[in-house]
Amino acid sequence: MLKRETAKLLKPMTTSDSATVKNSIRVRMAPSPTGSFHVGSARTALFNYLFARHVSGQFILRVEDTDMQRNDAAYEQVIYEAMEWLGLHSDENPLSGGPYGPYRQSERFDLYREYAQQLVASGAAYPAYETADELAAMKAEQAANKLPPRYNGAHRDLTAEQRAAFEAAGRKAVLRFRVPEGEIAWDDVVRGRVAWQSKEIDDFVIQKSDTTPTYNFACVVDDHLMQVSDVIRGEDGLSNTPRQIMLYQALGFEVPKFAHLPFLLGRDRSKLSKRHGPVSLLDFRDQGILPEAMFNYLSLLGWNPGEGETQEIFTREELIQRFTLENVNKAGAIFDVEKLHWMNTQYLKQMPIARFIELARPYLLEAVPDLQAEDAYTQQAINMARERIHGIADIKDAATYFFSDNYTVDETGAAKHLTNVSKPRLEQLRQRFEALSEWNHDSIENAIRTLATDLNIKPAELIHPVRMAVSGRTVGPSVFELLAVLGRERVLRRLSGVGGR
RNA sequence: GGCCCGUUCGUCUAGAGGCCUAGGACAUCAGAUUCUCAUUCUGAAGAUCAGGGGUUCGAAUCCCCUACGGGCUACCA
Repeated sequence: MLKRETAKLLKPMTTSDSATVKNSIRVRMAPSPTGSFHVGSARTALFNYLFARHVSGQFILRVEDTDMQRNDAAYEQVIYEAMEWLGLHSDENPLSGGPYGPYRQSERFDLYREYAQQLVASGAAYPAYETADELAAMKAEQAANKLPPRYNGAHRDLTAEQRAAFEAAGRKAVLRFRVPEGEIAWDDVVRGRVAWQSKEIDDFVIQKSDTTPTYNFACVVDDHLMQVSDVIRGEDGLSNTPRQIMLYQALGFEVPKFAHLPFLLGRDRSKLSKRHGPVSLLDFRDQGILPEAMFNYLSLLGWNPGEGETQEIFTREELIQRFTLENVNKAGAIFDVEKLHWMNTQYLKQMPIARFIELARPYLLEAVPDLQAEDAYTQQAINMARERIHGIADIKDAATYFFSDNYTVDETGAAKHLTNVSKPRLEQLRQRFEALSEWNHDSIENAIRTLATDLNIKPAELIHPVRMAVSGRTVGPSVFELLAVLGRERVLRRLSGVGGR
């Protein structure tokens, strides 16, 4: 209901109106460097990016590395590499900095301690001295009695003397948030109104015993300090939201807008994970998926332009122009590699040949060390070869024979097409090619068809052996075009070589 | 277990009470073109809108219940 009204209210907004909100919209992507960069994270980052660019706001990258156990500096690089590859440029981040830095949580510990102390001072938070064992025992007992596992609030109202006693005994305290009674509700931009009873939530930890913050706490402090206006994140953030809202309120911060994105799912409809196959963004790059194809594909998972639009291929600019949170779906979407591949080929086919060669170069270089990218021959050859590949990595196999005589030969195909019957015919064809005054598609076709007529055989009986002889394979471009592009010299040489096989 | 979120062709989705005999795309199948493969084009099949109850003259669309799926329930993020 509210969603609809919001959409209507936003519609009549003029350019000058949106210029007014400019700069006040700030969103952030906050990954933690604990491994590879998941496509699900990429999709979340993408929606943040699209939203920010659409409203001319700021897109921030913040690294959430508060878990000293699991973090690794090398993983932070993975984040940058992945974001860079997808073309998700952030306005503020740990590397280039910005007005609200630092952008790495491990460099902001003092800040969190300060705010945590503020909550203790106001009575909104308190130290709790239970040991891990005591907590475990408490949970076990609750489980035995079929009660929900929840902190029982034992240290909620310790006296100063009791606290001093624990301290004297050498116990370290965590800081727990004193959850107030009542209902917490918000209007989620993608889900509508979501409400929670605070009695469902126990007094959660905001500062660990080593004085570092927990996720929920650091997140709130940072989002506020970094002036984040719209929190766009995965739906696993849904159940954290009431905790965070209580924190915003206790701290006296303004509560941002929340938008919870549906998950990316695996084939079995559970949250997409390694079990489902490669899920790291960079894995797809390594498989030859183009960043623009991934960008396009991901944008359509859980979002669509609406209004009956049937277009599927969009440029980055079109996506930025059309993206709105109102059109984000609520239900999770299965990550379907088949469609990704289809989209990839769309981009592969229509991209400028120069760019294609640039992307293909690393694969080609393995077989063709002296590749000349600007060469007209190279461009023609690659252009022809790319017609039938599905991933850029396939180009090596599909194009090597254009440049080198040292290509792999399909032996099964050779046995079939290069026989004692066809070899003499190929020699005759070679002679006719040699005698041709012009070397082009039509003259070649004419020569082949004429010879076929003279020999009283079907053209196909020449065509297949020729392709085999000059490319080493049974499939590929039209033979006439293929020969024309390869050039007479190369063709004659390879036809001569056939006799020796 | 408790709480929260979700449910339209196999998959991604359109759908904002009558335009829905539910539209598009991927995948599938068939045909056309053809020297192969790929492309391209044409066509087919595929969803009683999770199920049940309401509200309404009329429901995929609004309400309720059920089922199923997912998430959260850490001194992880």
